[in-house]
Amino acid sequence: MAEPMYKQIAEDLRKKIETGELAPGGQLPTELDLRESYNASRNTIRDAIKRLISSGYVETRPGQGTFVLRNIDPFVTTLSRDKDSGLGGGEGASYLSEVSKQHRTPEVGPVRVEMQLARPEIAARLRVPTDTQVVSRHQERFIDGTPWSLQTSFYPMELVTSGRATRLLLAEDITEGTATYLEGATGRKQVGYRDWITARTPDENEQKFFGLPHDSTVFEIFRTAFDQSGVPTRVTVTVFPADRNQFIVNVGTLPDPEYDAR
Amino acid sequence: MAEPMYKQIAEDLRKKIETGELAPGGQLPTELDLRESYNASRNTIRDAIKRLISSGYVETRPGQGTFVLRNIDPFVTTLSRDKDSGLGGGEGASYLSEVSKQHRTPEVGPVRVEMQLARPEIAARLRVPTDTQVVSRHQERFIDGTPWSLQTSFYPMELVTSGRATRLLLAEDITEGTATYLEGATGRKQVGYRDWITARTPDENEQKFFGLPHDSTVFEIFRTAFDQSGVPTRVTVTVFPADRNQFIVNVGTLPDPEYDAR
DNA sequence: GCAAATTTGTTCGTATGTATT
DNA sequence: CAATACATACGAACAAATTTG
Repeated sequence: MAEPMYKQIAEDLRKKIETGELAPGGQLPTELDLRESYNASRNTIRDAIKRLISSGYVETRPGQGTFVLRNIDPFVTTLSRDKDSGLGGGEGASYLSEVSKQHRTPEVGPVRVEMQLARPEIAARLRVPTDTQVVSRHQERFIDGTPWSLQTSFYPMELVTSGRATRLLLAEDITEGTATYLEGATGRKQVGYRDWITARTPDENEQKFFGLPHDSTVFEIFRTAFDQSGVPTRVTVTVFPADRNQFIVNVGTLPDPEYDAR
Repeated sequence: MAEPMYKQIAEDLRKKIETGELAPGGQLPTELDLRESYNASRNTIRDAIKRLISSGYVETRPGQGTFVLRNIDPFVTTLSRDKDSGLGGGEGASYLSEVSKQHRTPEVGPVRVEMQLARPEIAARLRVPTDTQVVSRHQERFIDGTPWSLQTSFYPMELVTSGRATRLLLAEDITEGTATYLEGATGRKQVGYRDWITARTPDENEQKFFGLPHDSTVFEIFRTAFDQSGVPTRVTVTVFPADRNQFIVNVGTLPDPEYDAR
């Protein structure tokens, strides 16, 4: 026996899921049933199920059972457009209309405004010293009622201390978009941005908000926006669960943005 | 006790790793030692270590012990440039020079050329029927000796059956870049591309090649390149382990591409 | 609304196998 | 070959969450 028993059992169950013998949303036999089917101990069955969980096939609900995960229809965020250089996809203001275009229902939570000390990742991108005070605007975002992303934008404090962009301090949406608002209020026009895409495991807050297991994966995207002088005006950090989000980057001249096969 | 013991032990060990009390590359006490330190059974200790493994903090080596993972210096791939619309980052030909720019040593394996039946994901992007024959060019790529990515490009068969781009069939590098070669050989100029970014768990091949645990994460990026008529000339699928790869997308006008803080 | 039954979660003990030194 | 350390597997008991009667 090359492969240990728990891997064989996991593989067998995986096949039954792939072939549809165990349908999405359906329930697996209980641990005690599987224990008899496979002639193994309950712990071995549990090891097999743990494998299926971390591979993203099933979930267990205490007191209920083990269930095949439904295939989530992923949401696709476009990080770059070719036409409108300037503002891009996935951001606060454009979020609502962009999601609607994909025939899905977006919602956003209230904006939470805080003064914070910039941690190194943020400070370096905003080109301010670490632990400088910055304005933080945080928002939860949902699609069709499902938690979809967490977004936090950081702005240099001088934007508000100078008295020019004080609406950043109000805990309310800036419906025309912060890029547009900042251009009118400060004359600093957003002419470009750079996205830095990473993946990591979710922290405790993110696990709770998204309902993710501790060993799942989230995308973390740092967007640094620059004004016409090449000075960063803003850093936006957005966290997306990897199981329900995908991204598109368009470069050069392209045919119409058909959302074709996945 | 709200939290179960194995989570508390994992959390305690995690803190010791975060504070540097357990240094990167260093060895944890053996399971039997930890069993005494924490007054728990060996199974409970193992549950705690499993948590640390799936959170990416440690690895176990049978017969040796449990070790704190060294922080990998991630490689950053730029998916879009503002200047040169056309060819972009992370691709076959430009790979070697691009990696060298980051003061790291790139290597590539031999090109493996195959005729394949296009699976649906590929066929839809190339706009050919599923199971149509396509040319597949596959290559392994390394940085500083570490397996870094697996890349497979798919080309419509007509490019070679028409006798115009027969070098695609040769199992050798096309040093000037396939985009340049195809333009000369067929007159089809690459004027843009679209990247589709997803994350998933690695398959068995990928686990073996990259040395990844079965529950880790890889990025999978589908790049569809288009010619001046808006027709796809190529689909390139690249798989990157998420623990050692990050991506940048540039949009609009930007200051010099300083590779600043992470 | 409560008690019982069901199902998964945690913890222990033990034995044996496999990889490395 | 022996010692060490992790991997697999079994059995058992009790806890916690949920559903059922």
